[in-house]
Amino acid sequence: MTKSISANAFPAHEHDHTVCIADALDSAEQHCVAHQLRFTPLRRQVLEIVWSRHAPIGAYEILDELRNESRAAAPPTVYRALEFLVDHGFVHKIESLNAFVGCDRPDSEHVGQFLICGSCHQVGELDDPEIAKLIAKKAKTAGFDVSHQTIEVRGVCSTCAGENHA
Amino acid sequence: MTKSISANAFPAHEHDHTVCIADALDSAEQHCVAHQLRFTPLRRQVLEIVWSRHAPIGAYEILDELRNESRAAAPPTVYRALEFLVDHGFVHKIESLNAFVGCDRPDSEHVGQFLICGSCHQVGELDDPEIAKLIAKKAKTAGFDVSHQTIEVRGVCSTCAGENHA
DNA sequence: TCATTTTATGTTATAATATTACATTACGGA
DNA sequence: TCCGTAATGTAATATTATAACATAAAATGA
Repeated sequence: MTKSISANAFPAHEHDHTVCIADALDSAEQHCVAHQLRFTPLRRQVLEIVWSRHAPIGAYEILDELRNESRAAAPPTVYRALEFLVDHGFVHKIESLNAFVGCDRPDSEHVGQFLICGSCHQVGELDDPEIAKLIAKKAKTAGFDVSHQTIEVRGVCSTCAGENHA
Repeated sequence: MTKSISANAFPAHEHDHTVCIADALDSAEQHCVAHQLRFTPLRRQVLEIVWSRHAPIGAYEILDELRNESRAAAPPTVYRALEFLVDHGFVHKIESLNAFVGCDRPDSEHVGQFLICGSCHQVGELDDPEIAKLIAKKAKTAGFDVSHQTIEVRGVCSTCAGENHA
């Protein structure tokens, strides 16, 4: 009951999150080795901070956390690390929140389709190819050639909905 | 060849935009009368500025424009007007750009599905119910109850694609 | 190995976006 | 006309992001 969060799209509130973090860091490291990317200590540290929860974290929260971990840092430090992490799919930016979440499948080409719970603030990824295809198809009908999709869905996750009924 | 932009999703580069503006203001006014909303001079003025083009405009650009039109204004003036306009569907916020575009169908309940051309920077609205339904359905399968969808698609519009080939 | 080039990070300053808090004005209903 | 509410004015500040330039660390190639 620890992993396979992606199969459920939304993270279970109760799970061994240390496993998520470890997996994400491992997966990023492997990807970097395979693609000759430099997974520097700073980048690893920022990725670990992003993965500290399944909810989006702001750049300045990351900055504070870096400083807590006694690394001298300024905004560009964080934004540059985030740029690298986003570019290579280790992290997604949630545009509607100006914040960042970890992604555990850097290899797969996918548009981020995010489910954002307004109650627990956790974020799950849908990554459904049917949705992406339908959007691309409809856009094409309008003569529009799609290069990137931003899909962010607000609502309430099943766990939170359950709690409200109780 | 002036109106029915919505039928095409994307605004034609050549069209009589004064008609778009007039229609949008009329439509907003009617909606406000029908719903007992106060379409104040400030709100009208901000809506008109937003509608000055089919591309998103930032809050501070609106602010500058207000000042050009010799109205004393500060950021809250703009953000409050925008809040009203967004709340009632006269304007949408493009989250990935932190900017605002006019919407010409305030009555219809719809999620904004935006096509953002990276070349001319114009924005069209798709508003396809199939897409919205598919997303809601897929989310529901993941136990997620959707309240709002943010869909912003980057790419190139047909006019700009045509120009690049020429 | 060492010089060269490129990439990453440090540092300072500032730009761009957005909100809080409180004062004042205008409007709508009793 | 008075009162309560909604809208706007105003000042200060919070939050998010980038520009510009200096330094350090790593990769490349003689």
